[in-house]
Amino acid sequence: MGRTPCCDKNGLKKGPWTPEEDQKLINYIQKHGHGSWRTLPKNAGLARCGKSCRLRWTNYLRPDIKRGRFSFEEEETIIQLHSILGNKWSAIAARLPGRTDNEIKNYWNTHIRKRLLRMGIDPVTHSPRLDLLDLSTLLSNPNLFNASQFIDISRLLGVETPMNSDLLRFATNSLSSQGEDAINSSQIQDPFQSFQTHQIQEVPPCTTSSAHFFSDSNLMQPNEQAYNLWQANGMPCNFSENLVHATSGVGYDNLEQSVPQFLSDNSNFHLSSNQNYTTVTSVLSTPAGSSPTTQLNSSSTYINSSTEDERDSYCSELFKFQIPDLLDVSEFM
DNA sequence: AAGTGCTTCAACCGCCTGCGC
DNA sequence: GGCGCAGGCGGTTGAAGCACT
Repeated sequence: MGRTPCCDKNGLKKGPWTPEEDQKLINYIQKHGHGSWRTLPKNAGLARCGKSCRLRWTNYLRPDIKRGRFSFEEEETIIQLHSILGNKWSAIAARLPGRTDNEIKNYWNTHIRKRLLRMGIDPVTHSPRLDLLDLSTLLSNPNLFNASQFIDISRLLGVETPMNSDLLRFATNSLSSQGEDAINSSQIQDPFQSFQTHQIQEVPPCTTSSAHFFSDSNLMQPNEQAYNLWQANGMPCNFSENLVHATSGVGYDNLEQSVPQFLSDNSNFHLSSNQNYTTVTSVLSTPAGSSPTTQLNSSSTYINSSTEDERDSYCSELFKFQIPDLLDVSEFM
């Protein structure tokens, strides 16, 4: 049996607050503090329930509330925090001085969410959803396709990460454009520049999803410290647990066979919650001098590299992107 | 000018959690 | 441990304003 609403009593007013009611509430709290919200309305001479008073105060009348349009930095922060925290609006609001959870929630639902959808980014998972992508947006803004691929890199690596700050900048710049012209690339640092020389073939959407990254263990080195920090914070980072150590002595054919074998043998293989997108992804070593790597099992992202150096360079870049700008998430855990 | 549809956001609702008894 | 209360949270609603025809 549900509890009786606190304001479910005759004579208690609902609906929009009048300036007189606001003034009564402000005067009372400035004089006495809010104390018990349940007893406050009576003491303040208001025909409202305590909940309504608390909401009005915390969301509107509080003196430290910031009004007006959200800044670029605030939008960036909201997107980044949302990618970690989801719809924990109060936790997000705690990182944005002067903004209330209600305001952030409204702003997300009315602005950011819609624009992410137009960009083909799932606002829940922060991963690309090509089925959501508005074609006209894509055509007027070709960089967005690269953006989708870039976000996918994190997904493909099997990590539910916040987006890289460059991407966030890219995304929020797009958001700020209000759907007008294509992004002016001269104003935005292109986070995909390092990928431009490599070929990445997009994988058609599929019904199941998972993502993993295989490479030489030494490619872990550049970000080991960051990786350890992520592990310490309890963030998902599954790729290392399932890493295939493909040494340079392993031949192309052997590698090709080892991946499906590994996948079928490993019951702990990561399955992300991301529906309708890429399945298994692998980036495998190619011994020096061998043919270009088009090494992967079915429904994978194909990455070609003609030399070992090129492949290692590419993989190193992937790992750089795998660890996003670190954010202290421990306080939310 | 009137009608219609869309967007925004303040406010409400119901559920959950923590705490005291 | 069970109960009731208060506060807090996230989802949802609906009135007001705006844009378009």
